[in-house]
Amino acid sequence: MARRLRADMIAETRASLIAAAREAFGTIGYAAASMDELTAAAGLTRGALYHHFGDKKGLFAAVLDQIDAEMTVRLRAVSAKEEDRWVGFRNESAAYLAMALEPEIQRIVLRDGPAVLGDPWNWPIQNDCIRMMTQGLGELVEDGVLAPLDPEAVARLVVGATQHAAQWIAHAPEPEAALRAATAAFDAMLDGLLRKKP
Amino acid sequence: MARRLRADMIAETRASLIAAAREAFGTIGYAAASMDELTAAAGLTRGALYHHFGDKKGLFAAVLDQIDAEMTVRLRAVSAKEEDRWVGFRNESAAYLAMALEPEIQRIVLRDGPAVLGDPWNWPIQNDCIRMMTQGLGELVEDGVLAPLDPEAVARLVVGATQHAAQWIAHAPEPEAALRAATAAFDAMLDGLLRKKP
DNA sequence: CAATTAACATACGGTTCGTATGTGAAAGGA
DNA sequence: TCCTTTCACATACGAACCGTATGTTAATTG
Repeated sequence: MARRLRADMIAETRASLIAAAREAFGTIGYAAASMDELTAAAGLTRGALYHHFGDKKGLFAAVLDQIDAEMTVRLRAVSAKEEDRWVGFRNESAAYLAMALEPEIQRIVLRDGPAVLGDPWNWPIQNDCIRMMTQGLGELVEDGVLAPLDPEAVARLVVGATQHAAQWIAHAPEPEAALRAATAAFDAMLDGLLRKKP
Repeated sequence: MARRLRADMIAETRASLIAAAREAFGTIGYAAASMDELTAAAGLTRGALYHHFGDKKGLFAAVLDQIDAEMTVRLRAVSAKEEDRWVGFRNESAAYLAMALEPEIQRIVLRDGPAVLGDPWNWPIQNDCIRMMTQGLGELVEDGVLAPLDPEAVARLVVGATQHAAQWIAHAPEPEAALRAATAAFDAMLDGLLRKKP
């Protein structure tokens, strides 16, 4: 019992720090976030931070890990709901685009992430999403729905196009119009992947 | 005469600072680059830096501006060489991919740029390339080669896919195989943009 | 030739990060 | 129950870096 309490306290402090960091990183950004203010907002000091996460980048990685896990869950829910794999893939891409429009994800995952943690293209994190998409694409290729292309290459291109388009949309003078235009163009590009062109 | 000499000296110091900064930013990155070491490497002090560029971000912006201008020139050379607009666009995209594979461009333009300067999607810089591509795509739509899509949306998607794929390729275990796979998938996606599917 | 401007150097303060050390409470055995 | 050990976290300290404020020297202008 007491053992559980001890472990719970630790988990709670970790969660508090991650929550405070997520708030700060998601709003003012990584560079402008002060560790003193961060920890004070969580009712702690920098000692707890360096004990649990090693350094500022370690805390950032923990935040990014949490966000990525949430994204994976959300994407999985979208693709699991659909029977047709091709439709499921399209829904998944649309969901990815919608998530990439969220300010917190833009700032932490898309903008600061690569600069702070280095090449995100070999993190275990961030690859959850891509691995899932790659797997789905591989099945579509095997089923003959898609042309015989490398699934991971397609996934990378789709994710890149989606991320970039999302940031354009978010900062466009008329976001709704930009979203419609991007979606139309995106659908056209996806059609190019099909084995039999409609 | 003396007036020319004076102006030349100023231009030379600016160029020295930009060159030293470009070297540092392109290798160790923006965050790890010390202004003291930067300016010392150029045979100057931080005083010159803050006089000419205001702050660290100002210097970074100057470096990025220089790189972007070079990229624009290189892209223009590629697209001007080709008569057929659709082929020209494909060559342009391939050239963009090739440039995005260069370490200096990856680090400064793709990785640190957005984190330091904020949303690059409204810089005058970086939009030189996109505006050029948008213009070419608009002509292709008018000519009926492409489906009636928003040219800028297509450009954003293409650039995003290219940038992301380039970073994947650069860090893949077998870059050459990844490049082939990405190129094949990219070509397929571009085919989806055509009015009459082949 | 004198006065002014401006390009750069020097000096300083404030902030922030990471580490090294200290402390108090929980965990586990006798 | 009590003592010892461990560890989660706080406190204290040093170093680096950025930006500004001030000084200096050389070129420009009337």
